[in-house]
Amino acid sequence: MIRTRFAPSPTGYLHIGGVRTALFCWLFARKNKGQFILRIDDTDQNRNIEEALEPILHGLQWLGIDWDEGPGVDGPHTPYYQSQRNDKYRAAVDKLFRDGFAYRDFAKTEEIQSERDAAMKEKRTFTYSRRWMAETDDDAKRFEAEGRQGVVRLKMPREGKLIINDLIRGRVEFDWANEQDHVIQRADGSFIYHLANVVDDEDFKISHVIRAEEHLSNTPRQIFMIQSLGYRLPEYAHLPFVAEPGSKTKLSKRKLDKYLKNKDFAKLVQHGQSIADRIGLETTADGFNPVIVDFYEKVGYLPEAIVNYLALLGWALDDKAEFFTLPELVDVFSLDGVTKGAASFDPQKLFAFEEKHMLTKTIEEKIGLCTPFLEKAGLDPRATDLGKLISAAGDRIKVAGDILDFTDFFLADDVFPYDEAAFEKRIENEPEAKTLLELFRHELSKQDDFGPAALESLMQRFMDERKIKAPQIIHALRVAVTGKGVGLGMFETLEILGKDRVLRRMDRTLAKR
RNA sequence: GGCCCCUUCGUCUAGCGGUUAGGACACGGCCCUUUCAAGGCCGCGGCACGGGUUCGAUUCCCGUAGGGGUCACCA
Repeated sequence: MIRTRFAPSPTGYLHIGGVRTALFCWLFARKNKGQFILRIDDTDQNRNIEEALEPILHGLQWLGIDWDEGPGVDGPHTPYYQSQRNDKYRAAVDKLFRDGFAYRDFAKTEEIQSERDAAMKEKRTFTYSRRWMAETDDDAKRFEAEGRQGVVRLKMPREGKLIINDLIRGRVEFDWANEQDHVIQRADGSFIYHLANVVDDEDFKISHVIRAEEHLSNTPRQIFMIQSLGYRLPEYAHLPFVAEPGSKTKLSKRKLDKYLKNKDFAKLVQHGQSIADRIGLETTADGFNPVIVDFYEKVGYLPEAIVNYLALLGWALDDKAEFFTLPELVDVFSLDGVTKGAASFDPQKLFAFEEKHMLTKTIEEKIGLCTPFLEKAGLDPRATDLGKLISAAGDRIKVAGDILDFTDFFLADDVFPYDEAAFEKRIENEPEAKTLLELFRHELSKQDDFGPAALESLMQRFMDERKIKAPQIIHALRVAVTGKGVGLGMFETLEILGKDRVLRRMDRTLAKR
């Protein structure tokens, strides 16, 4: 049975790179009819775990990544919180200690650090001298009498090689002598992640450890523990990490300021910001950052677009296929397709996937997606025919929040601001514009059928009679009824507004100046 | 600095000894067109470098360079 796991820390946010890792773990499990487990790595945190966990669980759910065991669903290996598994870790440390694979150490942090500094200065690998290692209880007492505090360290081998056959990286070789006597239990008795990780993976019967590349150099010490404890070795697959836009440095949520200097990234944020502003969303909080998944949900991205984009960041099926839904990915996913190099986060490509996925949505689906945004913006979705509006907006709605670009139609009093540049260009500086508008207004006032087709033939007749071309009247008309130079299709716009409002708006425009 | 990893268009990638080095996003142009989108067509643009191995290297090996990760009583 293939079992993979994703092990987030309750930090309060779901990092886009973390999601990618979770997605690959999940896809691998689902593809192979295995199980996906969610474990909470909270060995170091102790406050507000539930609160800090909520956005993470929610984000995964939003994306369609479900788990067979873990918070909310529980399972046969409960608890799934590391903070509740101390008895297991204690037993493991005892065993390591008993079998001579760990020792009590009484070095002070500064002492270790100065040995480390010396090694670096001499350009050689740091190896702890074990000067404060307590080999006997007497040693321990003596150190304690000096006021020292003890930790438990791994007694790593000092010779030989370790060979890891990584599913993605292939054969990776480490010299044991370069590995360090890492702490596994702190002076206060609490346990370090690596120990907990190894114990839990064994306990949860994890068959494949799929994680980001930064853990590759942690692997030897973990394998040492696995071997020392007599556990069976899982398969390893170290994924390349998600990098900053235009760089190979690991993407970090703390470097928002830096990423904002990237034009495309800034555009992504600004677009989101404009939507956030209109729905009164607080954007100073940690979550409003494209590095964090919340961002996309808040402004109305489709989860399937995020998933599709992320799946292709460091994985490919072949030289053609790019568009995938989650079930399709489950069908074709394989670790063989994972690339080795870090993949830069590209806001433009993400947005392209969003567009493509939005294109597949029906009007009904889009109504469902857009309605919450209207409500959050304080607009009444029933104030107009939303289906017609969305249909007219067509593919201009890239994310659900974009519906707010077209909500001028909801303004009841027909008093809208004019885009002055458009007004000048299309009306003021067009000698015939006002006359034509006047004449066309007259035609419209006699028109009862305000359907797009009827309006179009009316317009056609109007143009034929006066021997004018569409641009001569349509641009002016658009500015006259919307105040803007760009917008939806003209006839759809007229239909949605309805006769009364169209005439009123034209009157207002004709009276301007 | 030690150890480890990585390196094909600007970006994501296909390639697994012989290809006009393919696709996608972006970019540029053209077409369509009532604006804006969308769509269609065309174009621009790449194997980091140096040695081998081989009849033949983007592909295999070794160096070099560059990039990155990691060296916590964080996870």
